[in-house]
Amino acid sequence: MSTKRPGGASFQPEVKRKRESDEFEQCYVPKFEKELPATPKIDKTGWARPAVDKDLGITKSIACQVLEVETYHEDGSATTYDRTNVKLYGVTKAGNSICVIVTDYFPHFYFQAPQGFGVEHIQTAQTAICNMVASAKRRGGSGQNQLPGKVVDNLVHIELVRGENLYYFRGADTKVPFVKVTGSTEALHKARMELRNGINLMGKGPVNVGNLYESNINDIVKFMAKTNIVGCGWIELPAGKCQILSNSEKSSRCQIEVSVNVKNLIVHESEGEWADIAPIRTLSLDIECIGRRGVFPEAIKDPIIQIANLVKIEGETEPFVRNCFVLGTCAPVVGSNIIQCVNEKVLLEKWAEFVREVDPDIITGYNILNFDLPYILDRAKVLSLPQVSHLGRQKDKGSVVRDAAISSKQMGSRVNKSIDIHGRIIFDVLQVVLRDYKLRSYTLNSVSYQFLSEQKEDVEHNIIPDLQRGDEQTRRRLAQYCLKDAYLPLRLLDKLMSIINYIEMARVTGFIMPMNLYKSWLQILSMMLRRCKQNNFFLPVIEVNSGDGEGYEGATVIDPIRGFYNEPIATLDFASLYPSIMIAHNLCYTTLLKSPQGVENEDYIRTPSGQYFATKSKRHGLLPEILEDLLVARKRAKNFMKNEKDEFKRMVYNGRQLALKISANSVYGFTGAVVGKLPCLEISQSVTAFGRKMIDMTKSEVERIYKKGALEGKCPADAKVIYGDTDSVMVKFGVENVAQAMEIGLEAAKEVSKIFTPPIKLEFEKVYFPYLLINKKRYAGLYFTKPEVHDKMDCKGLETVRRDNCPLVAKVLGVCLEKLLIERDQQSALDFAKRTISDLLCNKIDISLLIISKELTKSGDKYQAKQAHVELAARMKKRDAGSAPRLGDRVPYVFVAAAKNVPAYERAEDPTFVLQNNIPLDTKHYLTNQLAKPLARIFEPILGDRAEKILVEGEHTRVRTVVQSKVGGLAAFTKKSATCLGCKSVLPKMESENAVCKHCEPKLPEIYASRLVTMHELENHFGRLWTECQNCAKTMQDKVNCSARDCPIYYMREKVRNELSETNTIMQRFGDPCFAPPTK
DNA sequence: TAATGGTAGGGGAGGAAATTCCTCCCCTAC
DNA sequence: TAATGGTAGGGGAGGAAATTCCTCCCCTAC
Repeated sequence: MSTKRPGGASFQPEVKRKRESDEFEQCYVPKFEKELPATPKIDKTGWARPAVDKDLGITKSIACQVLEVETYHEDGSATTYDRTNVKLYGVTKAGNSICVIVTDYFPHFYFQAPQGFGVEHIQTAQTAICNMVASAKRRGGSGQNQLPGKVVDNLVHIELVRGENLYYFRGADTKVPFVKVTGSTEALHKARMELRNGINLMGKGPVNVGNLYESNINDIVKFMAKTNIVGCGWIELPAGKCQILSNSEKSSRCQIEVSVNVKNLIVHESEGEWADIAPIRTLSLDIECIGRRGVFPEAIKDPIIQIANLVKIEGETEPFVRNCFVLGTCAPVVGSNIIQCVNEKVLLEKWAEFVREVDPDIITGYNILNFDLPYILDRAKVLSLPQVSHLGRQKDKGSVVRDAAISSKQMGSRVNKSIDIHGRIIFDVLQVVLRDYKLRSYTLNSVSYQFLSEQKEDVEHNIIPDLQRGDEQTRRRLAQYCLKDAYLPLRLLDKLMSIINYIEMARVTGFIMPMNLYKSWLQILSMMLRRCKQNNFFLPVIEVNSGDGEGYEGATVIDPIRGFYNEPIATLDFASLYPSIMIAHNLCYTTLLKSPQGVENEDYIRTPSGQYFATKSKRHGLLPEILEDLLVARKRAKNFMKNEKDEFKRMVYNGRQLALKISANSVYGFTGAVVGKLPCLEISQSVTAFGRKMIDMTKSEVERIYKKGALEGKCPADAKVIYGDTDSVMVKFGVENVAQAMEIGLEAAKEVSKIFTPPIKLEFEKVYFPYLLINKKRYAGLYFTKPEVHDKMDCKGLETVRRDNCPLVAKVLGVCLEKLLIERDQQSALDFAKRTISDLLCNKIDISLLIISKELTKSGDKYQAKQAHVELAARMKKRDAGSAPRLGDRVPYVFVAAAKNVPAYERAEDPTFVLQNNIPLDTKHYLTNQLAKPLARIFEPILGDRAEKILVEGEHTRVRTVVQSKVGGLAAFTKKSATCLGCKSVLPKMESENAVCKHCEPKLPEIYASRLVTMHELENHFGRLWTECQNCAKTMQDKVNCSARDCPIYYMREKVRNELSETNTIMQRFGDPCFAPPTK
């Protein structure tokens, strides 16, 4: 390693020097007034949407797919009253954008009619509530001290309806009178507050109306359930029954704006013709900004220099608009339209005009939600360009950025931005990937590699200023990166089928494509509400009693009989366990009994956890109905999948059936969520209790029936359940081959299913052979679904599938398992493990394999215990706050060498920083703390207790390259003296410039030659890596600027570059031949 | 406060607590 | 500065080191 680098102290001043030059760099953005005109030339081909058919709405009905829904308040006047209106944004079949204003819809809530309340009291009650709300409104003091009488009289309306509280069964038909209160959202909110104090409903003094129903449900969900509109579904406005607004009347920028009475809306089921998808326009964008050196760009100071845009129509393969707005001159890019702008103001204004003209339905990109869009809007504010924030379809409303802290147990915590671009959906690919896939890294580069097997050139923000200040060619390169960064998100959406999958999900659950992907519970609520509407059940407002709530008991995990099974192990599973329990036992809010009434098993059942539910003959529960529908839909999707020949479409159906399964499973989660809208622990407890009982029964039943000699002697030994978790049991039948295991497995599934209530069904799914059972929730095995050949190697819970270790561990473990399970060669597995350990100790393992990453799950001060990734994130924040990991990000780190007893959290370091400063890694730590235990665990069933010893202390660990930290400790004070390149003896001070000592002088040519060979090898290696990177970046002439943190080649390239420059300094000690140092 | 599927469970790291080991010192036997 | 018998060995005190136990944290299985 380097002998020239004096160590830690040296790079500190360097950083400081950079900071001092900030002032200069910040000011220096080249000007282009001489080269470019004030208004850029723009080719607008293809921007506009198709022209609108003039007959629409007059003689032809208008059909459109609803993509976005928003509600807004409209103040009343002397002639009209307050209302909450709804706007639907969508696209017609012809590809026209449309805004539908739905009139005469009013949100509502209910309360149970008090004793003696009848039709005759409606007028009194209405007046009472209206007055109450009116005075609350006046108190609110929004300048509305004088409310027109028309407004006051119509603040709320009241009617009597019959219905029932969703919770509890009180008899077969117990619909009772409820008071339905409708009005604007604002009025309802005030009414709700006032009703708490009681009200003079019947003219006989204040009455307490008790619990309110549905007053806490999202307006949009309520509206859609009421009108039966589903997200991304089609609606039709009959000709003559809607009113087309002229351009001057329009409030929106949509091509068509139409107002329609809620009664005249026709809603279509998403089937047949109406299962289609309209020509939706998707805009993908990416911006580049010029930053100061070493600091992440900040919108307050650093200008935007480029915005790349691609526009695509859903269903088509290639974008029809590709352009890039650039600041300054820029050489043309083939296939793309470069728009050269004289300054940033022009760039932003022209870009905003472009967005309004292209009128996209969906805006996508990578991390646009938290970076690109807020940056643009912030810049617009800094430069005072109000027009730039008008990106949405509302003429009078600009877009505003807000911070939205979100947290859920499922997704973790995160601080996101929230942006309203009225009428357009922000569909950030990063958010989609974060939600749907568990990855080690979520950089665009790593995600593209994962799904598209394609890398991109990752330009560090440090290099951008140089490119911008160069000439039109360097700016062209920048434009190319920028375009690529806008293109990849589109490709990802295509590949992952995200848009189509989300559309399907919206159609299944009824809720619009979730703007906020975290709120998946709204989808279940939407399904519930719809079903309740049909049956006149009302959802009560549940008070959330936070915190101290006790949990409930979950599923059983059978104690595993650990070991390596070199025989087939059959697996029996319950299909959709929790949903089928709810269906089978009719578990629902509406069937829950407070106390048992009638005859057990006929009128009610008692669940193993001691709750009572009415039987199906008394009332069919809503949850079971919803679940049955979902399961039927899933079966259908699975059938499509089976019959589909096209590999890709099969994946879509697979995705759909998985989505349906997830929906079905989350119904159970919904009932167990105490901080939710509709918690019902009685249901969730009963479900898990049934589950526990069933898995116990399955275990004993299998072991009882399949004794030695059963099935006409087909069973060679007593069956033994060796493990099981929640809904599955692993059975050892003692048979010899997979086919036999399958035969008995199938038979057993059929036989044991008989003891359960349909649709609960035990299924035979797969055979593991061999099977390595390490612990609860941790096992591996070869997965057979057909007798001949295995489908795959299945690993559960092992380090190979976990993201909190380094890739080296996953890789070595994976290979060893393959050798053990597939090749069944223990020796070769052991040899491989030893070889890797030896490589690791000799420092031959690439740093990219040693990067560990963990998620920052809470904000820094909330951590009680010290954690490596948390401490590192704090340190990185001090270096450059802009690029440091934030809440919810994964923090990558490596362990660097340090003195003994330094805790791990002080040794964790940013891999890029390590590479740039050439800090040695602590390979021993990787061996003892990362590799040793996992390897020992898989070898232990085979080698016994000595496994760990063999691995960690064997002969292969003798040779190691000892590296010393050059950063801290004593190393800063020691000076390494030069050694002879031949015999490594220390050279006397005066000879330290020489290559060799006096002894070796005769051998000088020989030594020189061998060094030269090493150097050539390094040069060749570097050359190959360089070419690789050029291929990836698709530039043959230019310098590679890539610094992709997830790309192994980048790390290799940097490492070789370092080695090369070291070798080079050594070569210089030989004297005459001089090599130019490699350029960085 | 406000927010918003569930519980079970392995395993690593940090740190407190309990335990073991080592050294020093005092005292007594002889 | 002035000074005075020795060695072997038990056992307590103090403190370092190793070990155990508990909690926090992350991530996964279902």
